[in-house]
Amino acid sequence: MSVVTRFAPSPTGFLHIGGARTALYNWLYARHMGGKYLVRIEDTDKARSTPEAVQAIFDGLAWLGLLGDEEPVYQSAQLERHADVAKELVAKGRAYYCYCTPEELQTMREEAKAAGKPMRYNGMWRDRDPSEAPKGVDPVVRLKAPLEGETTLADHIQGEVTVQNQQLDDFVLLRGDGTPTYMLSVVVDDHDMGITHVLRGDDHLNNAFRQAALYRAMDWDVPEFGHIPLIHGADGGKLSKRHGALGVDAYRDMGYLPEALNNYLLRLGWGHGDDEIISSAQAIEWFTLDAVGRSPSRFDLAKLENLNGHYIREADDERLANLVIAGLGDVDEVGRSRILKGMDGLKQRAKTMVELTENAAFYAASVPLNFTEKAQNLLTEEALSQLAALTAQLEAMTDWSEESVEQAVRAVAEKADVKLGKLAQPLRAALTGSTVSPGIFEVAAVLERAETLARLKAVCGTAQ
RNA sequence: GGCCCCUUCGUCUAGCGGUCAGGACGCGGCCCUCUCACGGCUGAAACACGGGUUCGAUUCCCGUAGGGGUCACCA
Repeated sequence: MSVVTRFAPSPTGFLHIGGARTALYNWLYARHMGGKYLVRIEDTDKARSTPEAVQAIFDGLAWLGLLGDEEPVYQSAQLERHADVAKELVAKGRAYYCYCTPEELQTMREEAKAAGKPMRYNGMWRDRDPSEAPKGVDPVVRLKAPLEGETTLADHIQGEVTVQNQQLDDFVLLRGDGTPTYMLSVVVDDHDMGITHVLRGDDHLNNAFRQAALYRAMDWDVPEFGHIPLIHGADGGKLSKRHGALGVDAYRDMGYLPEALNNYLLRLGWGHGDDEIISSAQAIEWFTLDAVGRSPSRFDLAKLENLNGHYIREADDERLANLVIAGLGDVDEVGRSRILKGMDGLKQRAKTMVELTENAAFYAASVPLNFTEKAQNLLTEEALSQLAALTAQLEAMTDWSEESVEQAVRAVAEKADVKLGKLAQPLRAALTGSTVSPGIFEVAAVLERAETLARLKAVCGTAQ
């Protein structure tokens, strides 16, 4: 039987970073096994799910390249089907109506807690005749869960996990208003969608046992499970806003490339020998569930950043230039072409797209430039007189290239008997407004003769 | 609290009875160098603790401690 996996987020406003990893693992596993990967939106909680939130999930998945292989399934569209399953179970005597009031349940819980016992529904309606039902109470449907024995699940990530059936109570399938609970919906949908492998966060590990009981009550095959340990914040606690960001959209805004985030997420909780930089194709070939770690991992922004720098360096210049130009806003034709031409030098020194965009801005600027304080400090009287000499030298040149500019600069430095750096730094300040930039001869070549001279004259002029 | 899961450098991890415990990020030093990066070399840095099993435990078993998850008519 061919593998079918699914990613089933509930729309809470954005694609959670942990959810993104779950989606990635589901996607990779399906690809590795030559199976299918589906997406289902768990939108049964109407209060919390909005069209915008659903769209945000799709945007995030699309950005990472993790949309499903088929049209997404909306859980809310299957409500009747879910309810029918519950009724079928009642008809078969495997589920029953429970007329307990919320108050009764509340005291039940309190008593259990006071007695130090597990807080479970006590099954008081399990075998009671419906004729005893009180009036005016809308009953819920509960599953007749096994009372004794134990359930063992061979989890693909956690290994064999066994739970005593006494721990599992008769959980609610259908609410008093006739709507299905999550527990019912997931099982029915996973079955109907033909899901063979349920890979999800290990916060669902306990649920898996309840769900297994439901599958059995319906005489359905229980799918394979794989529960992935959660991602924690840098301090080991629960991942929260304090650690930076929860939504993948925030990482996009901070200037991370999707391939970098995917690579980072892949390695967070999964390993393949000493490999760190792993392409998508390679990941598909290597990804197996038994290599997924069983302990929770911490999110480390520094490592993501390093990876991002790598992928920026690898990225296509035109793609990068377009992103930079979009980030800059108003850029004219000349600026655009300079940014594209200078991209190779630019991308060597940026860790995020935000940084790359900032560093590229000087190519799109025009005189007079804005100078950083350090750059301004470099433009001393002495430096300016040397720049003036350089300007004369450059003006006399007929051939303009990175090499010819370098020759000229070196010649001027030699003549003035100063080290190259002594002249190159002021030149950098004059051409870029900063003390940090790509190689300065490259910058001059990209800027071309007229703009280079204009920027040089602009600073020499201010000194006079 | 009950139940379940986890524990190798600060972080992500390799290891699957015998290794100088490896790699990556980050951090320090050196080199390269027109700045900053990149790159190269190099240094510091880990088997939570206590019992077993074994000729031998990071590795297998049991405890302890610590961390996490879960106990709804939420998903």
